[in-house]
Amino acid sequence: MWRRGRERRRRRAGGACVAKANRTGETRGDAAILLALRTSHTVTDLHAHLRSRLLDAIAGLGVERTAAESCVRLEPPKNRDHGDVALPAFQVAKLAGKAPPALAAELASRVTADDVVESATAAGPFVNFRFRRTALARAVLGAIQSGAAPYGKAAPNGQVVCIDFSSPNIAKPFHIGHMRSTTIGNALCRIHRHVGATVHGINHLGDWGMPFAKMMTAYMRWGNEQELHAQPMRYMFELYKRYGREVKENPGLDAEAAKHFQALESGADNVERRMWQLLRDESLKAFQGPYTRLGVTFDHITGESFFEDKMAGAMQRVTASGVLEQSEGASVVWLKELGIKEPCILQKSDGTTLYHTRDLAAAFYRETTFHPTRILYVVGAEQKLHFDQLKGVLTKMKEPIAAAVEHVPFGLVLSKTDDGKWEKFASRSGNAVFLDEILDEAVAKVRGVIREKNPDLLGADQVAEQVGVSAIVFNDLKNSRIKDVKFDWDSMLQFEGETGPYVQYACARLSSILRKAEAPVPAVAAIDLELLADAERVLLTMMDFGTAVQKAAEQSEPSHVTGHTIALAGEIHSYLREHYVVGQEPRIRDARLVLVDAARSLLATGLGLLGITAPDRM
RNA sequence: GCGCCCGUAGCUCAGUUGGAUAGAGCAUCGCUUUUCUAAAGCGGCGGUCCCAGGUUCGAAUCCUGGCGGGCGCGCCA
Repeated sequence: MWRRGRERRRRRAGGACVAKANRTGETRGDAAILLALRTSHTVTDLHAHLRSRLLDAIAGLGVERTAAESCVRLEPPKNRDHGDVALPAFQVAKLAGKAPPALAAELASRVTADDVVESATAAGPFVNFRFRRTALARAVLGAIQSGAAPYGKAAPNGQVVCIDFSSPNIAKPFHIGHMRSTTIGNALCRIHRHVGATVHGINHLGDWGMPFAKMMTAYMRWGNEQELHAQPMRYMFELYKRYGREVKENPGLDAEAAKHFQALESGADNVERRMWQLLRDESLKAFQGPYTRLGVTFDHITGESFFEDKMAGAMQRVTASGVLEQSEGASVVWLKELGIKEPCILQKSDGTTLYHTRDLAAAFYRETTFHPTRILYVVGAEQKLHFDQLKGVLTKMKEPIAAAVEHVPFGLVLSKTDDGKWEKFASRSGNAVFLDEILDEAVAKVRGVIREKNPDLLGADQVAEQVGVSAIVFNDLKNSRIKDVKFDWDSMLQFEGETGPYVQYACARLSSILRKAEAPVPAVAAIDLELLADAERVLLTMMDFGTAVQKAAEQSEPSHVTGHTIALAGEIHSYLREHYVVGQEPRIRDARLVLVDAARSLLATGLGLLGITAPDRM
């Protein structure tokens, strides 16, 4: 990482490759849905109910029910005016041996209105359905108000998910480049917990290996403890940069570092060991700052050093499996039969271990300790080969845990050059932008906006912190993670449109209404649901929440959740424009209070899944 | 050279395992504040979905071949 002036830090970076739905997650089985439906008195899952009705109708046409199951895919119509959900009838028509439009018409007539379904209309080869507005409101608002899944946390789903994220290199500044793994991993932890998984959030700290040895070497040559304690992060960054400069003049430094690493790996209680402890402690303390601000917590902080004494066992296991070979003095595993040309090196010719070895040991450890169904590695896309190799070695060893290993790649953070092109961030002249500085800048800007728009706000500094940090985090989670993040101060500090502050603002407005209503939020059962017929767009958007979260969990893609919060905030903003709450006659006010409260609650839940808090005022 | 990824409006991006007229935000041009926060809402403008073939009743989506950009490729992580 120090060579060629390029910064390569452990487990971060990115590239541009996609892991597009390359894994299948757990989806609720139809049987489970139908069971839930039968055992409850009020219909809370409108889609499941409709699906069941449709399958009955199709069976009535003489089509094999099991065959029909996979063909009944309800989807939102392109144009909302068509209906709430639609069934493209092409596949069912093929099964029934009829022309799609004819079949659509037949299905539309067979799915008669009931408590839930208001109408079924054929439109060419599509059947458009409309739910009764009261059923829609009752199902959605009732579930949100009672905290039922998917709006609230789901019952245990049997999955155990290890999420390896953040994993910064000790002895280096926590800068913008470390943010992506941290925010994405944090969101995935929260999302998986929400859908019922047992989650182990793991910080696989880079506290071992050559990069660390280089820092140690720099510190032993030029460091002093006072300065280290005074400003650990910055001071270590200075040492890091100095090593980078001096190694160009004196290439022998690398050999010195290698020697120190061997001494450290020997396990003896020596000066290297004490140095390691000191630098590790200081770094961890320093990392806590950004972690606290970002709302990040870990269940386990087991860095590479944690696996130091598990390396020999891992190597034995590989050897015993018979896949290990010698090549140019090193111990490697060839993976050509798995389509990977590059061998995976597990032990260098000097006997020391590598990144792969430690990840292998970690996989074994996690297997026996946690029994995970999935192990997610939230690491930049540029390390795809590494994880392909890791999974490859486990596969070749016929280890069942191989199936659980999933790389969750993400794109680079890019900065704009003077001539307007985008390039890899912070690679020039060792100039890193510290994450804290970015957060501070955003918070300061927010503070200014508050001064201007809401000068009397109490606790403005705390709110500014919440809103400023959300702008940065939200921006990071807004798009598909594989996309590069264009780091641009102007757009980063923009709080209008699809941003964190926009969603928070919707929450604040809703909270404000609840405060000023001078009436408590009634129970769903106590209001006249007919009065919410004008809120159908809001309600239909709310109903999409479960799908969004489920997809986010399955595809390791927090942006599905981010997108839903934007959509819901937009709908509620529009609704509020024309529908007042305060000052309305009690029956209308009460009905709208339930809606407003549910919207606020669901927005806060969505933001919470992203690690973002929602202030009541801003 | 080989492998992987990306390419949709001026910019940044959505587009659900192939489905109806390809959607948002920013920018730009208008409009909206005598009631709950204008960090908002409503409307206008803006498209060769990189190109060419193929599969299909139907392709931005799947396949093949190009073009452009990014990332990676034995003892770093």
